[in-house]
Amino acid sequence: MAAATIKDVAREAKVSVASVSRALNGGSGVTAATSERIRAAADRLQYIPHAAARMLITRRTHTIGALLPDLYGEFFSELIRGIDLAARARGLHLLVSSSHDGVEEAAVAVRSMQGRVDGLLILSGRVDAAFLRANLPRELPVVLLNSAVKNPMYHVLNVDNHAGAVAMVAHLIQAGHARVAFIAGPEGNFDARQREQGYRAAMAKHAPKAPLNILAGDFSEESGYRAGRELLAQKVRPRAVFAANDMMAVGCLTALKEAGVRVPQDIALAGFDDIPIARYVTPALSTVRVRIVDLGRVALEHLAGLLEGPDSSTASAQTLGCEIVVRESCGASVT
Amino acid sequence: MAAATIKDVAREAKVSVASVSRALNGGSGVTAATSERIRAAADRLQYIPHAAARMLITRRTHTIGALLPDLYGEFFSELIRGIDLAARARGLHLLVSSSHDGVEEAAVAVRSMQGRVDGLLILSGRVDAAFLRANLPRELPVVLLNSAVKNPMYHVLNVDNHAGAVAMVAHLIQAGHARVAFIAGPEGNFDARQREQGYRAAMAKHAPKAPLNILAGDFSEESGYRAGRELLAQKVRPRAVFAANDMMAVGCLTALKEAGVRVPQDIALAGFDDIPIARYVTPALSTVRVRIVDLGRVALEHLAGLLEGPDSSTASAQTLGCEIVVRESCGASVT
DNA sequence: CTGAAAGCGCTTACAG
DNA sequence: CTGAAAGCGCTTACAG
Repeated sequence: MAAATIKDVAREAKVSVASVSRALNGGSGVTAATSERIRAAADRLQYIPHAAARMLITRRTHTIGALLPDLYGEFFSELIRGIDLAARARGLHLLVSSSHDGVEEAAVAVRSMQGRVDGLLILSGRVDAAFLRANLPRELPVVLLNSAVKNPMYHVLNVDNHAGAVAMVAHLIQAGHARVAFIAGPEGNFDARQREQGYRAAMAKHAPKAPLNILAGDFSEESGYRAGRELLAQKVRPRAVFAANDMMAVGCLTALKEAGVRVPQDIALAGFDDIPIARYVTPALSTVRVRIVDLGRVALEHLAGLLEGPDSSTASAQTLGCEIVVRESCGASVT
Repeated sequence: MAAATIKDVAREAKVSVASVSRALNGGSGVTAATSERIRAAADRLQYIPHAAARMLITRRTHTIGALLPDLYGEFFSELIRGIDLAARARGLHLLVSSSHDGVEEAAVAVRSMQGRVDGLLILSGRVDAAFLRANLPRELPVVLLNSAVKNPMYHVLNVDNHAGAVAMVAHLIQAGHARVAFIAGPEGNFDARQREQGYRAAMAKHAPKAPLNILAGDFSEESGYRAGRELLAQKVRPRAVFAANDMMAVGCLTALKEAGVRVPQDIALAGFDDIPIARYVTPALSTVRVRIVDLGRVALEHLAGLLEGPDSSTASAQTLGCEIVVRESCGASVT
């Protein structure tokens, strides 16, 4: 037997479909008795309102879409977890489209979500204001994560990479390692750029006389290894190395160990992200932790707010703090 | 201006809405010229068919739902990636609901997906045949992942934990370590049970005289550490330890190292899963790798097949192989 | 090939 | 409080 519709419930409860609708939504405008009868009938028939019909008439899907790039394992799952938990708490469904690298792919994905979602969460280095204008109706609420977009038209939620980097570099310097080298991330990467700026700012402030020492990297373990080799070849070796992410720090660590350089005695080392591996390498890696679950949660909550009241017409740019995690690799006391 | 509807396109192209519909879907039953005119009009108006209206009339959502428990980082992201890629390739959307632990939570999630999805992918230790019967219409195609459900009513796709465990234990024994101990996973866990059975089978076959040596564990690093301590206290120590997952192997490794036991010289060690950490501990951990992306991909493809042809009324039970990854911790030559 | 019309299952003014 | 009716945007027999 096919699924019960509102008509079946109406017949069963001997009322009109209008009353069924009213009783089952909110319940105002129906006597308690009628409402009770209707509910009973609905239960008996195992009635579940047809989602599509409801979307069509109410223009609400109760679904939010998440557009994500091809992401690193832990980051991805934590982010989704945060979004998912917050969405569930608000009765929203989550439509996911991940592993997008090209801009064209992202455009297709975004367009195909049209009409299926009430709002969009977008994390993508490729998505800028022009992209949004071209591919999305202006009315659709959007929250951008970790985005360089500065246009006040759009809501943005960023991780405070800058402050995290500043804090870590300051920590290294205060531990007595003035000559801090930095292993940079990929060219155009937004996070990478902010972390580098944090390094520069902290050096300027806390060790103005020490030379800047920036090595190229691309977030891969191998590029960290190469940077480590380069460091070893420098006439004056740094006292500490801060890598723009953990994987590069791990690669660098391998290079240092191979060369017999002791970490942290000879060179202190720190990364960024606090991936699970960080605590399992020897020595355990100091790093900057981003509460990714919170990033997802806050982003969803912001978006949900936009769905409720479109009044907040003026877009906001929020920032989420990060914290330093001190382990053995930077020579300070272990936590 | 509000989004264009099929009516707007019809007016613009000076045809009926029926023709617009035909031209835009498949295009049969319209002359090439008309079709062209309609397409042009649709483009001009940036027409995107309303998803909900289409779902309502076609009874197809082109969306599949994924119900997942609270999962370990890497596993979760790889699984979603596999599902997502395969879904996109087939033009299907992906509705995700994760982080469910309780059975009641899962029931709510599954019911709320009703009418929003054409089929369901379910990974959950808690979901059995009774659950499905109670919470899902019989017509809804479902594929169960890593499930103990044996009911021929349901389609199941499992990782071949048994074969993986057998292969690893056989490898350890053939490397000369007849006395292999096993650190078990949580009581009711399906994967854990199969891995244990694999250990038992391989021991019976390849080292029938060696004693079985099974220690309790719960998949946590700490339980692996405890098991390691227990092993060290045994009068006759094993020559090799096979942990039911990598995290326990890592915990066990810590215990062995603390006690000055050399791995692999004194005791060889192996895990299961090939989590990223496995290759970063010292010595690098031998393990059994599951191609999780494939698990997701195959599951989605199976489900998609069910959506096309409901003819395959007889449910299938597929199995996905895994492979041994030999690293330093088991004393064989390094790969 | 093309169009008028019915209908998918719901919600919501509008009367009573 | 309750019901009859219109309408959300689409697809699909049914005629022509």
